[in-house]
Amino acid sequence: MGTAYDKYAHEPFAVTADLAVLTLRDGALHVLLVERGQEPYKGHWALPGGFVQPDESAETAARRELAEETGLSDVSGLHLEQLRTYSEPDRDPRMRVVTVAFTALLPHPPEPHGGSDAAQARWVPYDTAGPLAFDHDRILADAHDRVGAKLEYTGLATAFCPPEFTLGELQQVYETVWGTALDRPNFRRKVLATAGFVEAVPGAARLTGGRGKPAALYRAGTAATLHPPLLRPTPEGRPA
Amino acid sequence: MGTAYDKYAHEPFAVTADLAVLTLRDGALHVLLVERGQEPYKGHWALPGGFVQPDESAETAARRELAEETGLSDVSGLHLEQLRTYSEPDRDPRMRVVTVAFTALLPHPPEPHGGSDAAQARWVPYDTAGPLAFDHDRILADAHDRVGAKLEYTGLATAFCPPEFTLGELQQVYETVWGTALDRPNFRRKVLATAGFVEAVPGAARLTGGRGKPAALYRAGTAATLHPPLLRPTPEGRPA
DNA sequence: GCTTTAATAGTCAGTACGACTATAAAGAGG
DNA sequence: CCTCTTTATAGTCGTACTGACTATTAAAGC
Repeated sequence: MGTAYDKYAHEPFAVTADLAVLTLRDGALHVLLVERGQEPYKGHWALPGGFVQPDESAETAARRELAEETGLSDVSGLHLEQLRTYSEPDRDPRMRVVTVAFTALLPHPPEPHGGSDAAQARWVPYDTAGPLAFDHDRILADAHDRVGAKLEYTGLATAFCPPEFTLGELQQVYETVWGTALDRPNFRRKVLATAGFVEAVPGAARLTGGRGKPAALYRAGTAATLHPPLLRPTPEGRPA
Repeated sequence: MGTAYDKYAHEPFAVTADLAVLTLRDGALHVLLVERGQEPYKGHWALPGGFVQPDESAETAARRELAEETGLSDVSGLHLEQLRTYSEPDRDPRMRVVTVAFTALLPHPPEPHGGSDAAQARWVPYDTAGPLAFDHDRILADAHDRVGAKLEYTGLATAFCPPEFTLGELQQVYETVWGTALDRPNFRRKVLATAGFVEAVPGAARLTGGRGKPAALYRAGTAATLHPPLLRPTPEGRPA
């Protein structure tokens, strides 16, 4: 709104909130998809989402959708972040729909459930997720890019982990999202050297159950950004 | 759009594109503001922007607005980037308006101009820019945060510079946006050590005119991200 | 010419990093 | 119960990067 704000008439738009809900299952990145029950794209898979209601912000609508689609009772602690808005005039064949896309990160994926509607919802490995309805392939790819980038300079990786986790689990998050293997001792050293990234759980609590030496437990730290950042190994045309 | 997409009726929204147009003038960060000519917030300053038209994406509308508001004939090479979308139900007292906010960076600020409408447009120092109409204070602050953060790990700073620039000018960008002084030899060393950030202009071209030793000229490089990044000195609770 | 100003070169010690090697503590299988 | 396998954790070493400096160069302004 500015000068032109008052100049042109405005056309009504429909506004939706779409979600790229990501999680780790069996060491692979998965995304929550729903099967569309109606035209257009009937029978195709799509990102969950829905219309923003008159009394809601897009964020509120996204959190409501997240609760509905995952079937989780408490969705308040989950990481939900606005990704970007997609507004190409022809992105929905029916009418003018602008969608505000969000990225949500889940620690434990709830089992596939019926969903709140007739359409079924399902966890799908990220690599086999396309092609999706509308421009959802692009939204999903953007979400993946964003998450991968934010792992470098924020503590976002802990959003994929339960409240208490081992450094091995944290490393798995990086390896899975980036698709690269990391050296374990070096990863450990960098994480512990970064102030505010993780903090040790006071009692000498240790997670056992698996094989090998039990690992120490950590909690997410309070730092918003990582200093120094945890850069991925040679992302693009990096020298050496 | 997903399951709930077809479940609820949708309410019509108005969609606008608002712009935080930033530039450097006299070593200070400035933002382009317009004075509102009508209610609500008549007489208040606001970010330029306007309704997205039926055949436009938000990006297209933003670029159109940018051309209109700055009066620049060629706005195609300028940096324009989606910031985020603001959709609180009560953010506009008249009706339900969702705005897609953009950040634009200008090298040479064009002089204040009449603007395309009755309202006047003006460059205002960032520090004295508030309070603005609607939620524009928040949008502007978010834009500043985003630009400051992106200076660290992208070559965005060159968007504030003319096609050919000196390292001194580039350093000014960092110092102005971050509000901190940087050591000149160290800045120079880091910039030149970062592959793809800047490239020297072939001919031993040098910019003179000011005082002191003439500086070598550089052009923006091709790297999308900076490796290693150019971190700001002690941004928050950084150890040491 | 001498001073001022800004660009550029170089130094040095502390830190971070990648690539390894080594040790410790658990479970699995005989 | 002993050994192998698995995973966590500790430590080493040489290179690269960083921040804090000092030094030199080349122009403009008295």
